[in-house]
Amino acid sequence: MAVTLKKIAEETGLSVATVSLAIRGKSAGKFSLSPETIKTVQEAAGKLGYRTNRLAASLTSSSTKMVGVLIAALHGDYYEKILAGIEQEIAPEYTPLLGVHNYDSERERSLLDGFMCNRVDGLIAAFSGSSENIELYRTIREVYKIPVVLVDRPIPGLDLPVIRCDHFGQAFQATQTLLDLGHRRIHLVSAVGFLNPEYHQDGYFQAMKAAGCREHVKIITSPYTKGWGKDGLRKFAKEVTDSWQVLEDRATAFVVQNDWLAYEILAECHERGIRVPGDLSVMGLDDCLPSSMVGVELSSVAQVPDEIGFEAARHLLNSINGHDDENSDVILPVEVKTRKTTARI
Amino acid sequence: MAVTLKKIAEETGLSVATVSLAIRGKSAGKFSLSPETIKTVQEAAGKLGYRTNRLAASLTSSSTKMVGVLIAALHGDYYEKILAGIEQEIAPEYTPLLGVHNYDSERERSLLDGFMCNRVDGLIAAFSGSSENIELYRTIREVYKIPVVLVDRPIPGLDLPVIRCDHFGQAFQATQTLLDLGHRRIHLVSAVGFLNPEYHQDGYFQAMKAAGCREHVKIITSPYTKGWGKDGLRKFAKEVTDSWQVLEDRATAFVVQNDWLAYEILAECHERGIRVPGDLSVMGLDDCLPSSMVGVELSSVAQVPDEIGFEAARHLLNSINGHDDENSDVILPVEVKTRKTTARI
DNA sequence: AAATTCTATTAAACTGATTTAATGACATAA
DNA sequence: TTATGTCATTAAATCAGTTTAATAGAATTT
Repeated sequence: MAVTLKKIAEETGLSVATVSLAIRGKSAGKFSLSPETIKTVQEAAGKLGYRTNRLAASLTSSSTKMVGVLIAALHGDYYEKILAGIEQEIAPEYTPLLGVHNYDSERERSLLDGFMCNRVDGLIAAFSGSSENIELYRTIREVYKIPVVLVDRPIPGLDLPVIRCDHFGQAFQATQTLLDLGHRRIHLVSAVGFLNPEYHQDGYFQAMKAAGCREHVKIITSPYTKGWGKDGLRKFAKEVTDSWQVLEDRATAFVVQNDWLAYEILAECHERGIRVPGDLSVMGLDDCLPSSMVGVELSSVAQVPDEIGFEAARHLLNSINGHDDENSDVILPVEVKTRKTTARI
Repeated sequence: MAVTLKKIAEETGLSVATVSLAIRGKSAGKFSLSPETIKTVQEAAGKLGYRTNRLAASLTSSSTKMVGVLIAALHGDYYEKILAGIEQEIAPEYTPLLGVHNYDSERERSLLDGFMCNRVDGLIAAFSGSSENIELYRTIREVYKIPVVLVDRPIPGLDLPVIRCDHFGQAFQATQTLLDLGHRRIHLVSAVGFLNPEYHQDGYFQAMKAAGCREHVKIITSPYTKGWGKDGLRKFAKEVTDSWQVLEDRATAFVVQNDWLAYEILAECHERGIRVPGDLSVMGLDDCLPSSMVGVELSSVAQVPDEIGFEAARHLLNSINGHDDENSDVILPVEVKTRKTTARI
């Protein structure tokens, strides 16, 4: 069905070996082909619409020109941008194989298995966090010798490069900004299922401690660990607002670990007539796309997911090409965006 | 480096053929293997961490279990959701190869070429619209016999199934909704680079005509065809608002072909003190994610991109498996979401 | 006991490329 | 004239599987 080297060989009366060399212009060095032969072959290839069967080529060359990209989710715009950054950087020389695990460790495993079966040249992965798969990552790296670059979070026990934004800095700067506005009772609204809660908690904690607000530190954590759909967020936002309203010495500001959750809190406040930022300042932590919109204008801490994707891809391509000098992590800077949900107390 | 059948054969003292059959459980029918052999082989495979080299397997089976996914862009949440729908449906049996053409025909060509080199089992594509590549699509379908499913828009001259939402209905219903609210001078804000302007214009036109508002039909079109970044949208929104303000018999409502452009128009109105919906009703046409948010609440016409992805994937899988009964288009219904930017005049 | 059938296994051909080593045809040098 | 060296080309091995056809041995039938 598809055109093969053999067909071109028959067509031109040359051998398969010659055709192979001629098509890839490999006449230099050890081997030489007459210009005439090269022309004949390339014309025939063009006319027949020949396209290398990369599967076959990969069998001998031990390079598939495919890269596995395993991301956590595909809603919101965070991973979308990471993905865009990766695709931009590696295509068209490399082809990304896409997998989305949605924090399901079984899915993660089978997607990684698939990548290995396809013998990808490299892997960019957002680790789901499930410890059952750590050994699999180790196998990929150490047995299959596939270069791996992680985004967002490290894998405990494995020394793999991680590309992420400065999560510590996000929380630290957000908290600091609120402190600078005169707030003292600042609470961190967090959740187990969110990304890197440790870094965020650490940044918040450090900033509060440095300001001497240690006694006001409070981390509001949700028991929900999975299925953060719109409904889950809404429910959590309700609970947060409920408990805030009944308290005597209310927090004057929230640092919310996730902009989407922050939106729900804003909506909840709106419904109950709680004025933001009059009664309560709200600061998000990841500057999702809608945050900057008229009508929303959530103060947040901007990160650059497309840069994460870009850096991860660059890092990986270097590894694939043997430039293993850069085995280190990359932590990308963040920037506070003060909009209309935060104010001086 | 990687474990091969040969290695397992050596380990177990059996032949490569036996090992191949045993691993895939192909002892039924013509061939039979003793349960003992099967057990031996599978244990050895497990212990050595064997993973089929799908490249090699694909060479003979002429099925790669890979599907090319060519999308137009990766910002906003439209294609992201399509992609999510596709991935959900086809993984993990099939692996999506991702390509983003950004309406660049050269890029589109090289990505399609790559897919063909990888001998994908099928292709889901958002056609860029550049006529230079039509022949390539024809080759893919007719020479390489690769099943193709299109999303969003058809390719002129090729009879390929298209999965899209009801673009005509979007514009028709949006216009009708405004007409029902008493509006008569309704303008369509459109742009060449946007998706399927013909359908949208048609829907708008028909609704206006049916209501006898033919003399008020006005399509405001931008000369920009590419690079619709935030800046381009902003600039266009400014122009639209400018020309609206100086007019004597202003439109009382806009149907805006793209929610992102609608947001910019809202922002522009906000700045100039034009009240929406008091002075002007604004209706979007694709219900992007932020449209429903508190503070934005743009009236729009909801579509279901994840359904598009899902349907496209289902359609493609059917084609791959030879169930070619469904060669028809799928047009998914849309739904008017009346929020706070439209009102009775 | 010979012929037949069945069972378990495998040698060998094949997929479509790449690469190594060999070959034959010339031209040049001894 | 023979030996040496280029130059262009190709046969053959290889990659890691799948599949067909063959084979050897045991079990069953006649």
